[in-house]
Amino acid sequence: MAEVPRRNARLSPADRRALLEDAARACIARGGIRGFTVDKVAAEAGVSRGLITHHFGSMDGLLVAVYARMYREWIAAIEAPRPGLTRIAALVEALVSPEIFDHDVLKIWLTLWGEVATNPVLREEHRKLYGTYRAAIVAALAEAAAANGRPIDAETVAAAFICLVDGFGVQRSVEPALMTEADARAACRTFLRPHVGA
Amino acid sequence: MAEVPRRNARLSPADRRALLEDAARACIARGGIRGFTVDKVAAEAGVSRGLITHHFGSMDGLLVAVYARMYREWIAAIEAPRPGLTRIAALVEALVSPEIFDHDVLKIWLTLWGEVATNPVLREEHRKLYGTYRAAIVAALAEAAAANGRPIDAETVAAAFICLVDGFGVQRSVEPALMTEADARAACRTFLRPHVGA
DNA sequence: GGTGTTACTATACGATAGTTCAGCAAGGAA
DNA sequence: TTCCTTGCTGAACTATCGTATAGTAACACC
Repeated sequence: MAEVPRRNARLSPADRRALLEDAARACIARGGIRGFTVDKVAAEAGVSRGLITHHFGSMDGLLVAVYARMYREWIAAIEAPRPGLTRIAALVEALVSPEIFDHDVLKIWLTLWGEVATNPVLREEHRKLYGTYRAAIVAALAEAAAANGRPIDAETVAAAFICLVDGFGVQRSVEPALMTEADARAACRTFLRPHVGA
Repeated sequence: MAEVPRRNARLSPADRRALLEDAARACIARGGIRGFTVDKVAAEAGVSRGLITHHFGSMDGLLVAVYARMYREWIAAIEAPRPGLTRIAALVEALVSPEIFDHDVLKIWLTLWGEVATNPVLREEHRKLYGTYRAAIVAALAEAAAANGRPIDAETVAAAFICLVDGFGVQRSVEPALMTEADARAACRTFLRPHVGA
């Protein structure tokens, strides 16, 4: 009954990288940045410790990859067209969708932002991606305001709106029951109404 | 020229604890939660490693003490009366004051919230303190609305307002230049006007 | 001025961190 | 089948983690 340590099948680099990124996300969701260690991630992924360095060069490399992929998924979600909804309404729905407004996703997001404030490599990656995110929101706001004939400073409104949405994430990361999807949706609409009309 | 390792003078437990808490804050501001280690904090405070355990029992104990003190300072700041300002105006000024709207303070805050989402000991402490913070904001909002004869759901408005303010902190932690004191003040006022009047 | 309390130092300890690297083996190419 | 590339393993390595604890010395008290 000797347990034969069945070796992992060989995967393409892209597949293995995605698998390791998923494992890293699970570890961060479970234990924050202190849960992001070589041992934990390798165990979660079911691979040997050396494989992380092999694919990402270092743990920092993996962290950057996780951050970049999450951000890209985020932007894809808020830019996805939703039939029957205006662009601004679609934006709000995306932000409270199960894909984004998920407890684990937001915990990871909070953890990574904490690292961005400290880790120069991650901050550089952040700078590149944040502009895209912000631009998408500015565009949606400008379009909605124009449709309702309201002149607004879309940049300024977007900055405040992003803060509001970030705050949802912080609250929900810590105490999910106090910030439900319905709460967030209502708060978004109440915030936006004076600026871009009903 | 033998360097005599001059021993530290004895301090009262209260003084020494405060000194260690300050050192911990400096370390967290510099390196996030990964900067919060026995060696770094002891070196920053200029004391031996053992002293942390002696005064706080464990590193977790020190972290909770840091969190609790920051929260209490925070609440004291927003509850401090400011002559010539209404209570709600004083609240906004407190939130953008150098005492609270400081880059390092907000970096520490962001880091600690990330830990609260993960660390049960810290979360318990958070639960006790967050209620006080929220209540102070609800009271200020209700007072302002009543003064202007506007019926509002102060709880709901406070929840959204807290999110907005949290978002300022997140943004400023990561990119201080994109969220100045003036930006935050203006965003607060724009947010509050529809609810509690000019 | 002796005595007791305790703030404080310093070292030891086992656990765990991230990285390196020699070697194994899977699977496509010839 | 044989060879070769390379995905992958696993142990070794040094550094650093948090905690425990024995020993030292400063200060209050009688």
